[in-house]
Amino acid sequence: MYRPTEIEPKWQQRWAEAKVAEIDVAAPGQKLYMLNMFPYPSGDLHVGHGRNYILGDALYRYFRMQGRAALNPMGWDAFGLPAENAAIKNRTHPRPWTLANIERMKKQFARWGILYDWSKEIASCEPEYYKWNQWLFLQLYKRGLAYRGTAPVNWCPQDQTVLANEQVVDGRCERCGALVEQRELSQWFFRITEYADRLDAGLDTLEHWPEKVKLMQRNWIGRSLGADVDFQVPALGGAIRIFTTRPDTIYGATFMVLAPENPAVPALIADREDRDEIEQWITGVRNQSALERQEAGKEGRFTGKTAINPFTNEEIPIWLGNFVLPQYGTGAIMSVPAHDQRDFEFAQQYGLPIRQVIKPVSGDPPVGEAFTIKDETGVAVNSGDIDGLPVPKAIERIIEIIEERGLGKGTVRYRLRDWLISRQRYWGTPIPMIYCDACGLVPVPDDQLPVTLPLDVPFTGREGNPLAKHDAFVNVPCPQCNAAAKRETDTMDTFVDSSWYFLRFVTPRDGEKIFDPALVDRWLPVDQYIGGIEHAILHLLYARFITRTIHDMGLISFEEPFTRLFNQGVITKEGYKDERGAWVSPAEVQWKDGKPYRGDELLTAEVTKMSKSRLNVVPPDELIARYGADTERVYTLFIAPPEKEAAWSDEGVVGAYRFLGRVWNMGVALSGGEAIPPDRQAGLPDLHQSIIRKMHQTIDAVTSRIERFEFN
RNA sequence: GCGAAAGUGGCGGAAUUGGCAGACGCGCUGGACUUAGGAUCCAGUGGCCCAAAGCCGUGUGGGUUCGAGUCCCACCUUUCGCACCA
Repeated sequence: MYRPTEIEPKWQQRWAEAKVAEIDVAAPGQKLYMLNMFPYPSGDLHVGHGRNYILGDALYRYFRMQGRAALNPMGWDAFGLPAENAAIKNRTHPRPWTLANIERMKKQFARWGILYDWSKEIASCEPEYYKWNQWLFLQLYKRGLAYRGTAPVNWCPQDQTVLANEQVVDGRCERCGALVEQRELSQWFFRITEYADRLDAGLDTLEHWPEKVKLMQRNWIGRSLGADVDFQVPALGGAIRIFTTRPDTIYGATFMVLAPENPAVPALIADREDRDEIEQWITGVRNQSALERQEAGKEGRFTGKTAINPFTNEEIPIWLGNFVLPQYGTGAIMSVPAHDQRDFEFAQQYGLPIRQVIKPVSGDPPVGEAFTIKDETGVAVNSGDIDGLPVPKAIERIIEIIEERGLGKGTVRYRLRDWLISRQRYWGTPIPMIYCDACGLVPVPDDQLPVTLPLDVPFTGREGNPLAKHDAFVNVPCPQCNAAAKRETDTMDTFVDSSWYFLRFVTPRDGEKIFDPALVDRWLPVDQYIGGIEHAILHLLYARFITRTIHDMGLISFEEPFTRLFNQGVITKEGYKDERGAWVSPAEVQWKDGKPYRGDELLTAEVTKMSKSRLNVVPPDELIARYGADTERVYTLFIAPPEKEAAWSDEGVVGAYRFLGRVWNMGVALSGGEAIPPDRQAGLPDLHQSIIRKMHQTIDAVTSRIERFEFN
């Protein structure tokens, strides 16, 4: 009889006592580094989380069976908002809540039978770890890659903090769903835009990354080739510079549009009679969220001024438009309404001229709308020197002319913006800077690191960062002049913590330096990284960026941290929503006529990602107590191809248990054991020979298949 | 709107290079064992047909091929990503 609940604890205990997964990184041998994305210690893990770790463990054990020792560490992404919110709710402190969760989750990993090298464990909330966040920040500051700047930033009114662009989804806070506001604030940034070209080019070297992730990063970086062109503005006695990806259409530029935020605007409208009205309109647009701004449709105001199109020499009107983004390009565009949908809508709205300058090679252009042709199927018309050239050639030629005539130059622009890393929250790494009235911004000297997060802080949930009210933390002498000064009270985005942790795992206890460069160069890059697709942009882009900055400090020789990336699919399960759209616990659901009800209220069933908030999680504990961890592991590996989404089924779990029971019985039978009743044992020896031969053949076939198609 | 991926039994899903469609598991049906079992074992299970023979069958419609789930064209549906980025 197969009794996993007796077998498994015995072996799990032996693995733990023998520390089977611990390795000496200094010992000679072939290196292999496997890594699962380290989790946020939120408390209980469910079977959906389990897939990530079970897949990683299956691969790790596969390598072990081939005799390859792998570095396979685990740690905790332990700073962050949920701990702080839990502390406010429970009137406690984020630290004990976090540490208790870590203990709980470690036990769950052990019970899953997952082997990690716990001697390498790190937790980002410990000073011995976040000290190096601060050191890294100061290194970036010295190199001009960390800076304090004023910019329109995303403010989440619910979480009372600013957010990175990457953390805003559909105009809402990625975490809490509140509508994000634009605020002009002075904040700390990392200059990731400095690395935009290298981050984009590096994607081509990542042969073993999913195409989907590379594409998402490429779109996020948003590399565009085009040209900067100066348009003279007589009223200003100077020029306004525009950026365009289609300089070949410049003969069709019949007006110019500036973002309301463009710095040239005040001078342009200074003498206007309707200046007050325009300024009011500008203020209105600026106060809108990105979402509201877009939903408002195309709106604009005429400045009353004109610019000279340098190719047609016509005077074209300069407008302000709510659809021109201040942060992209130069915050000014030349409008070609014949060939750009947005420009076309604007021209229609305000009765501005439309001039066709591209002709399809075959067929007629559509009437009553803009049409865009980017390839050889279009040729330039009404375009002077470039008439008759196919579009790609026309772009090349017109850039040459622009440069010859000193009107501007061919340029590359990126959509990517600098990474906003300050957060007005407590449970994070303190930013190691000091404000001195005399000396200005002063970095904390390296020998005073870490700037320790004070623990004697009350959590009331009232407005503001509790750190700012902690006098002993805030009031410090200036490291340069010793006068009374104040500490920065912002903390770092937790994505800073996770942007280099994979380097720390090699030498996690080093108190002298961030890591041992020789050993890191030997073990990194990570050979196999496993985690969810939700980090396709955020974590993976930041990690690639920070790795490059550390490379440029001369500490490591590689630029890409993860050679091979795998995104496991999510586990889904049915969840139930009431009429207001709130999730209902399955315990409250009653079934009538095959439909889910809560009392008389009809509920809607929906198969969605397994998560605590949707109340559709399956905790592993009970399942393991009944069927064993191997049952969950086999079922999880068997449910669907690992990269695909998979629906959890409680019946399917029983099937995996039966399957393992049959394997067990076969093993016992082959060893002449007790699983076969005595009255059926006649003739067994002969049967054994044929079964054993057949099994060896089958095992060989299955093993080679698994190696070739499943693991490799 | 732009980009990407995917549509195969009652269900999850196999089918590696164009070569027996539906592996394996769940569920279901029948049987064995005999009531300690959400147990175990055996057989069956795409549809039409009492059965056999046969015919039909991988979202829809065309095409290439001796041969198509797989390749080509058009369309439909779903999911995901980006979204005023000039």
